Amino acid sequence: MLPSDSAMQKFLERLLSRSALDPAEQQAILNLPCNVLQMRARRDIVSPGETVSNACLVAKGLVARFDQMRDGRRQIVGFHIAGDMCDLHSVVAPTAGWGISALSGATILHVPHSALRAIAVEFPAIALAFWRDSTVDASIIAKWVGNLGRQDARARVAHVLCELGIRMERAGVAASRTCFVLDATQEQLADAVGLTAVHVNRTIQRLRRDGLIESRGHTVEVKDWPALAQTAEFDPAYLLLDDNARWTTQPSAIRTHGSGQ
Amino acid sequence: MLPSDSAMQKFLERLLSRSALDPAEQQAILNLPCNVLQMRARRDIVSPGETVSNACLVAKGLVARFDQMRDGRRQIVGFHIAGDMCDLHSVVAPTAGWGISALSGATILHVPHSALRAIAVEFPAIALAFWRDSTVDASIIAKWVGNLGRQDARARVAHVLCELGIRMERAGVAASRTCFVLDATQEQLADAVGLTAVHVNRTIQRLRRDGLIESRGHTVEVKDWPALAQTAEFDPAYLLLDDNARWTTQPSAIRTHGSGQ
DNA sequence: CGGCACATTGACGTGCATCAAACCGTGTGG
DNA sequence: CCACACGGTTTGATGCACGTCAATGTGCCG
Repeated sequence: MLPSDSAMQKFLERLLSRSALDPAEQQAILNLPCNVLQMRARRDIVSPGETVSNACLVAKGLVARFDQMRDGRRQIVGFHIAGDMCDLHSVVAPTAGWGISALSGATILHVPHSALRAIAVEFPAIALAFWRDSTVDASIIAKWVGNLGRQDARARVAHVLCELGIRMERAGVAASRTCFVLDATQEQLADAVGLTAVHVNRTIQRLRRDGLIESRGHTVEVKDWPALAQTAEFDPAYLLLDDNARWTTQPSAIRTHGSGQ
Repeated sequence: MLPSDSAMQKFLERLLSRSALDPAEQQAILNLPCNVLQMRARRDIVSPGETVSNACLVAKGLVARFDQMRDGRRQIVGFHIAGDMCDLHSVVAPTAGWGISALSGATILHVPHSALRAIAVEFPAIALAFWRDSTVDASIIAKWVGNLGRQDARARVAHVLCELGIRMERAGVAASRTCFVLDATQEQLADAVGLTAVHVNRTIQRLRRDGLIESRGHTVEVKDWPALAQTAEFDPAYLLLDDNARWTTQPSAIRTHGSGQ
């Protein structure tokens, strides 16, 4: 199996974890054309403001979407791991202000917008699956707004660790949420949580001293998940990974509770 | 014309400003069923964590999506004005962690998910238009992350003012970006920019003293737009309102530049 | 062994939070 | 027509979380 096939398979699994697709639809995903791209650490994959005609599927490594200020300072807006199509939304919005950067060495698959759009038009279920997948990313970003706006340094760092633990476990990138490789420098982490590298350092040390985590090199080990989740006010609902909420194109039969109507 | 018709018309116009739809598709939007709902100021339209089966179209008033912390403190994640379907994404993600609240008195149309999903499945162009519309909201939220993480109080407040000015002008809610009604208290504004009401107050006073804005009651008048945009580092690109970027379902003929392939 | 990127530590400054009081406009009831 | 209450704005005093700057430590790689 080619590495590109395996990555597309992971992307399909990510979609299937939230949307039901029939065999033909699944095959359409797997048949997507792509170019493999090797990125060194700290290289920008997409520059801020660029108009792109491909989406980027992460096959390996840690990738971040970021916003850049006039003075060059960066704010990371989201992390992406293997199996994430990190700018799937670029299919419907190819010119945006953000950039995408490889934090670690990374393997990227470029998938043409035209191909993605073609299968979205041909298969309504795929269009909804893409929309839903984009919505998950948006939900994560929304949670980050709350994290940045209303939480202190300790909670912010804890929250990012919880999120990445869960997501890596889910994607099969890490064995468990309590032990994973976080291939980012403290400066990059600082760019994600809206702090300085110095303060992130002190915050991590405090989490270590309090027995919540340990870390050697880039490996993070969560020693006390409940406590970490507690200080982060972490509730995984926003990641939309509840298997019971998996959807077909006509979900009215599945869940009909709620307030309205 | 019923008020509900006029609101649906505004929603259609918002979609059309970014996506081309043929007459049948436009009619499908206008035929969407809905219930009118009057909300008093400070009432929650959707509670955090609720599962909904209707999307909320804002017909009048100012509405906010928010995240809530354990201690009850809130972080507003986005503002919505007339013509915005403020939780269109709920069609593909009906259970989410956030809530929606009316900041001012507001008129809301409840549109059943089932109806929205039905026309998205029937008309691929509508599915893409919905996805694109959601992406605009996501892009705004992403910009807020940068705003909260890397800008000081002055820039944050200025940025929100610029954004709302442009959006209200665009939606026909305000005559111009430099003069609009912002029906929110300073405390609500504080919840949006991640500050306290006291500090927002002092920040606004500074913007006034520096001659960037004036405000009487809830009316904001921008006296020096370039200066305000400058301090906010405001670049409207993220709002995706460039008319040249308006899209059909098969846009390959329209723009094919960019980096990839 | 030297160089380099990153982690760590310390001293000091500041932007914003916090708390508390006064002020102001508006609606309400006597 | 005044007394009052109430939500919102404004002001001041004080404290702390985090930023800034600068030095030192540490592991990795050539």
